[in-house]
Amino acid sequence: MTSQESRRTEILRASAALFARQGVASTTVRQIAAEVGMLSGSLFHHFPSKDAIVNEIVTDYLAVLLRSYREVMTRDLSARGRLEALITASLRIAEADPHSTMIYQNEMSYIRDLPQYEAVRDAAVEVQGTWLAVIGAGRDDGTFRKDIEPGVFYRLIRDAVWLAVRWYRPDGSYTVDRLAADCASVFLDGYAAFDDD
Amino acid sequence: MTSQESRRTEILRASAALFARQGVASTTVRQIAAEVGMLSGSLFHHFPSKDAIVNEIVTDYLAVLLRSYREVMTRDLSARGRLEALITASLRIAEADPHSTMIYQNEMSYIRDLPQYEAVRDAAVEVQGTWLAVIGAGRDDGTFRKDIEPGVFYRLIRDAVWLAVRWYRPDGSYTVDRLAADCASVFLDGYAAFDDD
DNA sequence: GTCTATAAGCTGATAGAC
DNA sequence: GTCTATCAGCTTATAGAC
Repeated sequence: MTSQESRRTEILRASAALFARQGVASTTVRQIAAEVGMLSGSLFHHFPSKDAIVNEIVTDYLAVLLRSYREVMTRDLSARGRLEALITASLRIAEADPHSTMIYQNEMSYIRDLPQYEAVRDAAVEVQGTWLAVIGAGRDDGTFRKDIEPGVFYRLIRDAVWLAVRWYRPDGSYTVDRLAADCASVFLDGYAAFDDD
Repeated sequence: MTSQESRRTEILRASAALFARQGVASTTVRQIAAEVGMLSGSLFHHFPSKDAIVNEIVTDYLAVLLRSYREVMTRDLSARGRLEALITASLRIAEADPHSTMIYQNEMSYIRDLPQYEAVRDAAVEVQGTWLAVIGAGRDDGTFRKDIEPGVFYRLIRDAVWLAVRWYRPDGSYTVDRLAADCASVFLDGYAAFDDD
């Protein structure tokens, strides 16, 4: 079992890297097989289809993401603290698994046509619900503005945060936690100079 | 000439819609041909290759975008006014041509491999340069914060603005200009409630 | 668990009739 | 300018030897 599991994991890892770099549709099973040192036919001993590989990458990814969001929601935090925690959690996951993050962000049209899309959709609904619950709570207690639709704010911050996976590269002098802090500060306080500057 | 031009335009429009919806790699020349009511072989009377269609869509799109950005830069505006104008111009273009916008935002890995990528890259450099010049000017004159890297702020606002094309749908009660105003307000003033609320 | 060999179908693109 | 017919190559996936 152990060697089979590790071979499966190797395939998932290599596939995710290729899918992220050149897109799922443009990646062939021959490329994946070559990357792990086998021929394409042998891949089908480990996975029933190419789509099954995509599905497992996305499903595993969303499970990790949801576990992290749920943990944030158990903490005793203010609305602002929660929003900052969601940003930090998201960016840490993007840093830890950039390939899966890119696949999930860039290949929704491919994912939507997978046979097991239902489970993905359920997870996506919970992810979105988490953000909206935090934004709604802050709006209700006066922390956040009421003149901007929560749905609009959610989409702005979601896209800015998740697409950081396209450009952010871990760097000793600019850590992911620093990026998260900057991100939270821009979205909550704004980029305009403070009055006391 | 006129009928040939309009046929070319039909093909470009149908291709852009398909490319935006299902991705370039997953769209076949047979689908494009069927959409405009011809057989796939006939397409090659109008374009030498599928990639030539992609290239023309992206090149035309960037030409329109650059013309709009250049016009903004001729206006007499403050740094904040310029940034707002860039956001408005971008969102209006995304509204007017959502398919090309989505292709440019989602298919960079495909575009990067096109033979005529040089021209695209040159335009992309000018686009980024415009945003960074406006941000830099506002930073120098004290309008914008100095404790956050301009490059970080640029990427956050770029991704939030351009990915609106994925979710924004024109609506009488929420116009693109209103979205632009909300976007500018969130990024410059922040989503935290104002003190005088 | 991997390889060989191959099926069955789709892909972008071409040549020539009309 | 479009259609017919087709090519050569590539795709995912399968069956059976080792």
